[in-house]
Amino acid sequence: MSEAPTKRARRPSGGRESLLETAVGEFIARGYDATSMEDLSRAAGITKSSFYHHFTGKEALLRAALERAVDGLFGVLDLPGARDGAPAERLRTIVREQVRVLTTELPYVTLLLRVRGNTETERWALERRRAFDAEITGLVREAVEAGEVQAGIDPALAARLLSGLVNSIVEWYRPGRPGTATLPEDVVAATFTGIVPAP
Amino acid sequence: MSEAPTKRARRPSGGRESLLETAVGEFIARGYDATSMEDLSRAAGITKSSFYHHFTGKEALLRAALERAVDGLFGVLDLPGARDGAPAERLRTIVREQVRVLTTELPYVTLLLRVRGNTETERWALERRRAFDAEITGLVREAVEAGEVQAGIDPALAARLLSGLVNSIVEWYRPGRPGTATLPEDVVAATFTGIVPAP
DNA sequence: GTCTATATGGCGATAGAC
DNA sequence: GTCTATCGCCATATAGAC
Repeated sequence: MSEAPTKRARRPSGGRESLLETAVGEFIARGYDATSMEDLSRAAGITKSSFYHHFTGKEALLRAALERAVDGLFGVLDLPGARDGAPAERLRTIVREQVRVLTTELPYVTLLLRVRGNTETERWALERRRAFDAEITGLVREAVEAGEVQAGIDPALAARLLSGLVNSIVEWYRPGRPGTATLPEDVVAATFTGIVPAP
Repeated sequence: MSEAPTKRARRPSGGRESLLETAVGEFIARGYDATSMEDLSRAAGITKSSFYHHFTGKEALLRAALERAVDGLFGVLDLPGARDGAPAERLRTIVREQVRVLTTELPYVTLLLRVRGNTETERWALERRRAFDAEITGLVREAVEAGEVQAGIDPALAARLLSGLVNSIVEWYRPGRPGTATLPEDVVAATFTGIVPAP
């Protein structure tokens, strides 16, 4: 190499990806609005100004994080097992894979599920969530109409309760926790046969 | 009356209770941290200063709201049907009545479920929530040990999924919605026989 | 019980040196 | 790519008149 070495940076932050990861962790711990750029900088070990060198602002960080979560969720709907086959079976696949995405992309999905709609970015995220939920509702309805599941309760209500149950996992799941491997199938079981089924 | 009429207030705010109700609505719409005292004042139709005459500050408002939610939830555990009888039957009662409290005290419980733990008040609320959840977990465990429900999944996991399903109702329920009357029993059914049970 | 006016501090964001 | 220094704004909260 004929180039002279560039001046050594004082505290390398590890690039955009690493900063995003740190920021998302702070957003989750304190809430997006309650987290200041000062908080983020301190957690990343650099100054506010340096942080602004990597992201144009606080909302850009949120946007990047939410896009990752949305991509993960919609990726589930594109899986073969989610597109082909009987409605009830597709539903099984989606629930199982949604749990998997939720645990592997935990911080990003957690952030997505807490968005309130204060900014354009947040409203975009809410719209994407609604679109995802609408897919689930449609699928539950199909399963009921095909007679594959009992029509005891309204399909729209069933879809809401299902999403609520699955999404609530972000409130307590932590990586490496015992039972992680069986969690997706346990959630499928709870969905189709009950959380505390009679013997 | 011999007293002279007091000077007419320019814009009567309707007292503490009414202001609290307004504030909680704003907190839910925008999030607690994103809501300013200016926002609250505007929504109530008075100035910031006037608001401070009724509540010592923003956190006092939060405290009052969270206390109401916590009182409602723990009131469920004190009901006769929640204290006496077989574990599975007590669980049924609690789920049904928790749904009822959740819908009647909707804004207050919604706020409780969104608390992050940034202030002393919020940490107190989180501690109360944990105590409530511990009661549910214990009850599920009793029901499993008594053989009243299937021991397919871990009781602790079942309790978490159950709480998640029930609590998620605040995300979509609105007063007067069709199906309100049957909601508590529908949730009980979903809990014990599945959200989308096989025929 | 309401108001106007203001104190005080932290916020997101930028300028410019190294 | 990092830093120090600072801008302009809006936040919570208070003082004191009516």
